[in-house]
Amino acid sequence: KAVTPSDVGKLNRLVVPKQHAEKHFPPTTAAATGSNGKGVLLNFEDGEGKVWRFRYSYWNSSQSYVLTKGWSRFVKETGLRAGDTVAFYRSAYGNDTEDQLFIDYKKMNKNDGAADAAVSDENETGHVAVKLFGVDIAGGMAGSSGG
Amino acid sequence: KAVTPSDVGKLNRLVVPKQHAEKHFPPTTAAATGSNGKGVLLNFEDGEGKVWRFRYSYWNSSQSYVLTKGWSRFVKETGLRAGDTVAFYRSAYGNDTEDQLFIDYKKMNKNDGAADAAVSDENETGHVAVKLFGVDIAGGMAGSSGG
DNA sequence: ATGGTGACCTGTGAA
DNA sequence: TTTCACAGGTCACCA
Repeated sequence: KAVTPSDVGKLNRLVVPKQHAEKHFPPTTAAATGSNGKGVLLNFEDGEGKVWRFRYSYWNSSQSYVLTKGWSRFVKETGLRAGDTVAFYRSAYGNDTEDQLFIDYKKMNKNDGAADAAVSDENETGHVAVKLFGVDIAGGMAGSSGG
Repeated sequence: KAVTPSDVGKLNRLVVPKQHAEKHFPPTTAAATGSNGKGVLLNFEDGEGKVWRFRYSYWNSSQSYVLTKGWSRFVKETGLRAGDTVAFYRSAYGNDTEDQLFIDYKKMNKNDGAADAAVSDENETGHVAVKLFGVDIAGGMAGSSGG
């Protein structure tokens, strides 16, 4: 997904496009999450092996799937800005709860004032190691072209 | 405590300074409250003999002790505003659960539009009758000078 | 639908 | 630098 200003702003949440959420993300129902409707905590590994934990839940009020807790930290530490892209992948070999999850991002803007992310001469990405899995579960959520 | 804008605003809660909460307030643990972590209901008597009941609990997420239910009513009826002070006292003659609790407040601002509180020529307070107990368990939480 | 309440979350400043 | 308190928020539930 190409992130919106709101996705990287003060709202501290990323809206996950509904169709992708319902196709590829773990369910957020009470039955699936174990009795409450508070969503689930998901661990995503980035290309550097760093694990990002986000709360993933459904907001009835806006009929939207969102990543909330943990997201603002991701934005800050990666220096993500509006127009940049994020993509999510999963290993897809077991059932949802056992799948390994991955996150990738690509910064479209140069001269970013990212917190501490390494900035290369090229457009910066969160690495594309996950592509080695050959899965494109989240296909369409973001461009998947590597560097 | 000198109350903050948030303490008297729409959040309907008072943050009890942690150090004082842990020293002088009843414990909020599951063992003490009887199995749930929903906090406890405490009755505080003011200088007029009026009893104010507040829910007192611990918020894990912010690592804070708070008074929630009942607090907004107290704010409304006393006309408490940011900068005013509230103080809590307890009789301290038995164990925590048997102690009698008191609340006192002092309004630092004149010309308040309090709901129905009597306004004197002096700074208004919630009376200082509790001082007759001679205890200052909450010493340091607020000035204890009477009017 | 709406407001009150409860639990959860985060940025920021200070220790 | 890291931790911590907390002021200022959010959303979900329930009556």
